[in-house]
Order: sequence, then C-alpha cells, then structure tokens
Amino acid sequence: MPAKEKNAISPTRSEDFPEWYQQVVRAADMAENSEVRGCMVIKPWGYGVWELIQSELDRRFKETGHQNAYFPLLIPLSYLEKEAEHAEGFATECAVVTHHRLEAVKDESGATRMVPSGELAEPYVIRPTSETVIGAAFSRWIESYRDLPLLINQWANVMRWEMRPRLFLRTAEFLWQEGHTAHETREEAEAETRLMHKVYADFLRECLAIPVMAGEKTENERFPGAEMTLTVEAMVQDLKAIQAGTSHYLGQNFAKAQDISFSGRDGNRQLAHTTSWGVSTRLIGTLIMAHGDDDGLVLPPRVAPSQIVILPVAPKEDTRQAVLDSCHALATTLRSTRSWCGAPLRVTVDDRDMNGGVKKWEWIKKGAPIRLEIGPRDLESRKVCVQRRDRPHQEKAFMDKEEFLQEVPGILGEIQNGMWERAVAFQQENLIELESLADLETHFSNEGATRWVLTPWDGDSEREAAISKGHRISIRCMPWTAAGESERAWPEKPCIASGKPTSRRALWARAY
RNA sequence: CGGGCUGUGGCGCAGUCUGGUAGCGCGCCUGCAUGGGGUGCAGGAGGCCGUGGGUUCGAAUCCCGCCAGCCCGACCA
Repeated sequence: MPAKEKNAISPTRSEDFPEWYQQVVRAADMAENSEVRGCMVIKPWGYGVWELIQSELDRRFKETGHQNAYFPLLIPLSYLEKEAEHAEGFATECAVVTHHRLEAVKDESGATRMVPSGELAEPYVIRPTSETVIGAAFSRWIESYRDLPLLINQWANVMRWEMRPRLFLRTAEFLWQEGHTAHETREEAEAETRLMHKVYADFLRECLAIPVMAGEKTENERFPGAEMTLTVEAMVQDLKAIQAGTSHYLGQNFAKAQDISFSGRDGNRQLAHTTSWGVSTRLIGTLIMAHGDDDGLVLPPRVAPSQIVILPVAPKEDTRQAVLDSCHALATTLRSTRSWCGAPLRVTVDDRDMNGGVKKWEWIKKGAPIRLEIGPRDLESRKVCVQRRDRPHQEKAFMDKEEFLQEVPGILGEIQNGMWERAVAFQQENLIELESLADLETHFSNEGATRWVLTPWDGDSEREAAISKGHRISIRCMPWTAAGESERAWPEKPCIASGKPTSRRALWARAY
C-alpha cells in the first residue's frame, strides 16, 4: 500500500511554486491548454469564477454610470498607425489576418489541403486592446460638450501573441473588460481614472479578499500612449507582485490621433480627454496564487461557483434514497430561503455514484468554502456535518440542521473575512522599508522569494532602468498611503538615487 | 528571434546505445467487495511508436529531411 499523501497537490508551494500553480489549475479543473499554443480552454469551474467576477464588476461599473457596448474583433492596420507610441507598444505581439477565404487543394499525395486565398487589400489586426476602434467610434459619436462624458465598457476577448504562456497569468488570448471614456476636461478624466482605480481596489478587497498596493506607475512602466497609469499590485505567495488592474489617463493623445473633438461651451472646437481601464482573467491566476494552499484552490465565498457542497454519505442501499432526498431538500431550502451579500446561496449536491473520499477531495481541491456531509445517522438526529475549506480537512463540526440554516451566512462571512485578514497579515509581514540603494541591492541580490521594498524615490527613468535590470526587479508603483488617495503623504526622506528629499516612495519587487 | 532537449494508448513514462512489429503507472469501463472517506480484488477497452524518405529479410530502435512541442535568454494585462 502506498504511503498516504499528506497534501493533495504535489509539489507543494515551498518545493516548486510555478509547478504547484499549474497543478492547482489542473486539480481544481479550472482550465487546460488548448491545441493552439498559448490559448486556453476555460472549464466550467474556472469560468464560473470568471462569471462571478464579471457580474460583480459589471454591477459596479453600472453603478458608476457606465454602459456596456461591443466593438469588432478586427482592427484595420491603419488605425494602429495613428498613435505611434501606442502602436509600438503592441507591435511585437499582434496576430494579423491577411486572407478571407480558404480553398480546397489536393496535394501530391492526394490529400485535401485548405489553402488561404482571397488576400485582403488591407490586413486586419486581431485586437490586442481596443483603444483605436473605440476611439474611432467616439470620434463619430461626440460632437458637443453635451455628449460628454461618454462612459463605455466592453467585455471581450483580446489577443496578444505571447512567447511564454501560463494558464490565466499570461495567455495569447484572454478575456477581459476594457472601459473607455471621454471627458470635457483633464480634471474630469483624471477623476474618472482614480474612480475606476478605486473600484478595482474595492472589488479586490471585498470580493477576492486580496489586499493591494495602489499607486501610480512610473513613466517606464506606463501603458503605451498614456500620461498616467494607475495600478493595483497584489502580492502572491511566492512574494512576486502582480498587476491586478490598471486605469489610464490618456490625456489628449488618443483624441488627437483619432480626432475625438467637440464644440465646447465657448463655441470653440476642442479635444476630449480620454481614459481606459481594465482587468482580465489574470485575476483568476492572482486569486489562485494569493489564497491557494497545498491541498489546492481556496476560494473566497464571494466568487465560489458553489459556496456549499453537500456530500451524501449513503453506505447502505436501503437508506440511500432517504439520504439523497434529504440532501436535495436541504439544498432547496438553502437556495430558496437563505442569502448572503444580496445573492441567493450557491449550493451543489454531489450525488454522483462514486467513492465518497475521492469526491470529498475533489471539492477540497476545487476550493469550495463549505462541505456538508449528510448520512443516515444525521437523518435521525437532524444534524449536518460541517467542514470548512479554511480549516484542516479532518476538522468536522456536527450542527443541528436548523442551527446551520441560521448560521450559514455568518460562516461564509467568517471564511471571507478570515481569508482577507490572513492575506493582509501576509502582505504586511513581507513589505519592508529601506533607505539606501546599497540596502536595496543587497536585499534583491538573491534569486529566490524576496520581500517587497519601499524606498524614498524621485529618481529618473534611467536610474530606475539601471537598478531594475541589474536585479530583475521593477518599480511596481509609486504607492499612495491608501487607495483612492491622490496626495502622497509619506514623510520626507532622501531619495535613494538622487539624495534629494522626497515625500514619494517607490515599491520595488519581482513581478509576474 | 538566439542556445539546450523531447516527440510511444486520455495523462506521465520505459523500451532506442546492442534492429526481431509494444510495455508500465495513473485514468477509463465492467463485476464483486467496501462504505463518515483520497478503498481492495478480478476482468476489460484503448497505440499505423510526430511525419516523409532511405538502409535492411525485418525499423519505435540505424541514417537523412521536415513538422511540432518543452526549457533557458530579449518583450508582456
């Protein structure tokens, strides 16, 4: 008999973090690689998480006045030529459509080959992002200051031809949301950029239970063509930073390139100020790496496709049906009479006819927050056996069914909060402040997991690039002391590069 | 786009050096047992060995071409 495995996932996080990540994606049955390199098949459990992320964000976008629309997948090449900096930023990862038909041709061996034919006069690019197409539409739609602000969002897929794909974190095709807005003044557009930045930070905190460092990107790290890029940077368990959401103030750069102009209040023609902001399926990768453990995925209840999984324990043929009936009845009661965070509970009865242990471990690996076991003995005693994903897998609490029905929203809240608090503590433990370049360089001289560092910084791009390159680190952002805050209220200290006193800080880390 | 490696049932691999037309583990299916747990036993299905050519009586194995993928460096939500 083989030795009992302690953990469901091998290797463990500490043994080999990247491999652990891949194994969790697979064990939790979230996604798999497709036959097309770099593309992924998102399976129901992974897509279910995305749907919950989507619906929650969508609600928040609408609450802040945005409307959804949909723009074409294909972008005329000429559009990308309009804004040089933007185009160059994406040039190396564009898929290009050059033909519009296939012709069946027999080759020497007699096999039928489909050969591209019907070459296009102007090739199309599969959108790596939609600034240009949406800009063209805005140019048509906006005539007067009365048409502003224009607040649009689209849920779409985009394609960036990546050399090194990893499921959810970096794939050639991914799903995302891109908001695009146009405003009358710089102030309004900047306020929009900050607002959406805050929406992201709030969403990550409230739903994904992930704390972030919020702030502004340096010029080197900015979105191509943007004047200001705001980011929320999440810390995952190997201490790397991951950009979980960005919002950009694009100034009048895109308006100029695409003629997004309007008649102002004074009757003069002027250029709009535009923004864009987005999050992608990368959030799922972030979620996995932030909360997962050596038994697999751990989902915050807010984004768990099944918050409660009921596992019937039906050892004997004569009690099986009664147990199953009781499980389904409880599920119906939970779904129809209980709610949490404004939504009905998501309950699954796993009544597949298979070994119970295997089933239980599947749900542990999938990260379902609560497991309930109901067996023949519980029918008599009117109890349920409650197990939680945030507790050791052997731990069981037998509760009266009625008591559980009362307590269940509270338990979900406790799990959600517990995950948040653990993540905050982890972030605090792994963030330090250093005040000299030498200390920074010593700190990042190793290759392994290394804590994040804050330093006083008002250095220029060249110094930043030099430090980054030598240590495989980057300035993730110039953090604010709190998300949504625009002033940088850090105490004045000498910059580690220039020596001049500054109240700004740079956040240094290795990144995904 | 530069450097190293690998292509064998759904997945992970052995077999290749020393040619004799396929094997292991997991998974899958069936049956029996088990039953608050990652189960046991028995039986079974599934492979033109990446691809094209060559050498040979005979090629997964040797030779040549091609294709695809993986890992390491520059780019990245």
